[in-house]
Amino acid sequence: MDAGEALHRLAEAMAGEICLAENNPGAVMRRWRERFRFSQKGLAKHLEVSPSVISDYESGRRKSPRVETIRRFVEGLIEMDAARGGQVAVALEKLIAPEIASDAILDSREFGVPVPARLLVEKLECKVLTHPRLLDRDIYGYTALDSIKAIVALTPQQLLRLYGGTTQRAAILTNVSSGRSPMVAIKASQIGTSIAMKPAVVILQGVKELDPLAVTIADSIHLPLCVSELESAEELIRVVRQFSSQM
Amino acid sequence: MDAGEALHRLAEAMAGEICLAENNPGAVMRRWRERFRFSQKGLAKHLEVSPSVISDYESGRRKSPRVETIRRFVEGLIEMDAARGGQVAVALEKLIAPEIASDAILDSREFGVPVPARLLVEKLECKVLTHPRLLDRDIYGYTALDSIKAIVALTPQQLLRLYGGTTQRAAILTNVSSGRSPMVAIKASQIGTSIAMKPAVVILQGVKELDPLAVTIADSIHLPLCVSELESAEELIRVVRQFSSQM
DNA sequence: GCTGTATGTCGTCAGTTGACGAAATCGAAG
DNA sequence: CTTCGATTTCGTCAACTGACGACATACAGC
Repeated sequence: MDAGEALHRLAEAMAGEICLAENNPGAVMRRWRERFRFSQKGLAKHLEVSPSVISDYESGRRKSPRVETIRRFVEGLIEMDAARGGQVAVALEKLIAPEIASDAILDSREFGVPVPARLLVEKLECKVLTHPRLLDRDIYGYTALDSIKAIVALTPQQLLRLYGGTTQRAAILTNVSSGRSPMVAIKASQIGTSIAMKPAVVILQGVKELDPLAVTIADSIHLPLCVSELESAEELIRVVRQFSSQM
Repeated sequence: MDAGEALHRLAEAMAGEICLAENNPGAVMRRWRERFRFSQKGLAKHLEVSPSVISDYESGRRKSPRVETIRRFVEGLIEMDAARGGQVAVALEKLIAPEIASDAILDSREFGVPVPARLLVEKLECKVLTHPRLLDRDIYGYTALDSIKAIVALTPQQLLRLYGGTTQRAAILTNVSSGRSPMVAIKASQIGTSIAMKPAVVILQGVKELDPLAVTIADSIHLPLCVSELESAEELIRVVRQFSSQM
């Protein structure tokens, strides 16, 4: 499950590199095949095509393969590697950074100008639970996440990077149940860093029953915690987009 | 330049996701266009095609677009965004993790079984400069980097992750001039972490004039430092591959 | 209701890719 | 030098994409 996620990201990184290759996807395809140390023949057999097909791609006779082709090529390499123990993929996974599962990101934008956090908070019809005075600070953008998808799809490290990497921005979390786990993650991301890396404000949406611990944590790390009263995530996104367009 | 690097990685992440989409690249293309908040019409104008073309892709009439198409699509979005200030791309760059410039990776593999580091070191005809006794420890794989490409193409953070993230593995660095900067990077990656995250052994190749500081650092962090006497990076790769096949 | 604007649907045709297999080439091991 | 495997080159044809434009929907605001 988790291993599958990492492999999937490796596959995406490979495919992305092939697609964006200057004007020669074939050269990049070749590099990957050789890195996995398979012969054209071996790969061709696995893909159930003739070896000349692989050669035609790599030599550039087909200047612009279809994504279906790229996909089979990339997955073929990973499958064959897995069949012999996954020695190459496992080693590469460590080097290809995990991309954050992009479908957990609902919206994300820079304003371009500093905006008092209070404006956004009011626009989203929020109740402010902690540190209201800190809402006078400026923010420069926002990141809206589907917190369910984020929790399911992301590794703990990614979660930390996500929550901790958004200084001077608003973190907007939808589909929140109790608000506990996001606050724990943010708190955890502070450990070991001298400078506080945390969002300027956290806005929760869809809260059913707020966990008191979430409030306690927010209070202790001097983080304004707000709960939006907007009903749906969709509506929230609509409003925040409208807001950012006016900036 | 550096901003361009980040944008390029964002583009690769987008392209990779589109390519690997279950069986519907169009749906992912749409998600990205909407995330950038452009209309089909606006994007079509920028790409100098008719709007129906965009619709045909997104609706899936073209089940498997060519990489050329994906590339223009992705780069078009990023260009248009840049023209209005780059508000979306800048925000997304922070969330899409940097992929390590993959052409800096020469080779990387897991053995599958523990192997005493000494075996590898001997196979590569190395002089051992520090902590020879630690070569009795087992390693589980190796990562070979072109250190010039790595330094040029990678961000400091990536470098740290690369050197620091390879515990219980051998780090093989080719095209080394003095050996100083890699050792500095490894030393730096230790700061702030309680557990020592470092390669089990560092093997340098192509050293012209070894910097004494490199030896001092290796000595101080209890890291076996070796210099291979193999002439070329290519030969080294060949030997290490042969070695790993026998494991 | 009316009027845009944004998007979806579809027939069409030129141009490319997907794939094969046969023949040529290259390289390392005998 | 011979042999064997891996790779390259190339002609061919079916299948598909690239792109257009005309037309149909859908949905906002007046």
